[in-house]
Amino acid sequence: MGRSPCCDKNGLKKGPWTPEEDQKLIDYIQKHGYGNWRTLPKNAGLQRCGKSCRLRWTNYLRPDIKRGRFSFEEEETIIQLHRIWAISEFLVYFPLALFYFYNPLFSYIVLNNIYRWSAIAARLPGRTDNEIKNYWNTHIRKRLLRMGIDPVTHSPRLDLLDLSSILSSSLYNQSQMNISRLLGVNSLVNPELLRLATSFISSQRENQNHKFIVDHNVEDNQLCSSQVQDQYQQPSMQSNHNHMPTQVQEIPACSIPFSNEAELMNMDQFPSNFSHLNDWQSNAMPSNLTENYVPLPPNYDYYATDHHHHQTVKDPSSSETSNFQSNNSNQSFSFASVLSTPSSSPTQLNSNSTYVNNSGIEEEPDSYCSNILKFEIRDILDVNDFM
DNA sequence: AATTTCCCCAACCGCGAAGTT
DNA sequence: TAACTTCGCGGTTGGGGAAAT
Repeated sequence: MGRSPCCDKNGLKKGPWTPEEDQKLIDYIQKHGYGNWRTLPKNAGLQRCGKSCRLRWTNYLRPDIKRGRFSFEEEETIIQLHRIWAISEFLVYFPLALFYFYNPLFSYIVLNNIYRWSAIAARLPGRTDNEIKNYWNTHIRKRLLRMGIDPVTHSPRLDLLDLSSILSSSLYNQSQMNISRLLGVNSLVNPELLRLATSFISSQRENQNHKFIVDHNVEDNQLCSSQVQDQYQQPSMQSNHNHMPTQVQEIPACSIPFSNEAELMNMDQFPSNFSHLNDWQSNAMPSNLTENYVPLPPNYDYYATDHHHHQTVKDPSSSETSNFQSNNSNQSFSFASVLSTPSSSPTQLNSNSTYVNNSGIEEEPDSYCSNILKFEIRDILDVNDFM
């Protein structure tokens, strides 16, 4: 079906915002709240697309935006969360990528890597997904590459390995393929993390593999296709996460025979609830989180106006006025919240650590090198619950 | 001091999901 | 159920400042 442009482009201004425009937007949102971005610019007297207004607000004018460089803990959080996603994506796609390396499927895998910046941003109070994405692409990504780590998979870079031998050996004897050993994943990734990532293979496959299988007519290919399709064309009831344990074993030809396969595939060991998330939180995240943590006052001196006027903004989506500085109770660091809540879920971060890189040399100030290989996740965490 | 190159990040774009009629 | 709207997300771009020459 057709899709109308978000706004009439004629006569609408693009490019950098002027202070006057910003003030108009701020004034309007203070009075009327945000929402209905399509009509907002007209009502606010702005010659801007509603989308542009929304982006300007969410990425720059919002009163709870934190500015300045990322702290060590913020960077740690970004890398850790990104790695969780990367590994899970890797575990989902790599077995099939081996079979379809020269197939459009591989392009799909590469092009459709989803980093869920917004989910990461939800864990970093005052940071926007755009800011985190930029920071990743301009700083962290480069550093990982320098370290010989693929920033997409967080595993050793494939182009630095003998990929041809990997492929040939894998195709020669699929049943004996041990991907984790070939890529050294086991040595690089905490086994708990591997287990964790593996646990949401099933739910990921339903949502994503099914899509690309359909899109790329994988039925033309012989390897694995029958098993894969049988699985992915199951009724949508399989989206119920409770069904995941059996699905992993449904595609034997494509399964990953990890050295600890039995453990990896035993999804039952993951609890179905989050009653222990606080326990996990205390291990995986900075320890000084508090239930009543209140984000820092908004660093909003953009026009040196009274902060008082910028802190309370009506959120039309809520029946009552929301306050960006409201207490956030029950802020367990759950993946459910990571994935599903664009709203800020403040996590207080340590700021007293000093980074020393692998060589023992203090890193450049803006270049915290994460201890990315030491991230620990307790097995009480079930990633499926936040999908 | 002038010019070129590099880098960062605010903003834009297209897409898809969800909601509405 | 289809058509359409709205919103939010991730990828990409390009202007401008910093650094290098």
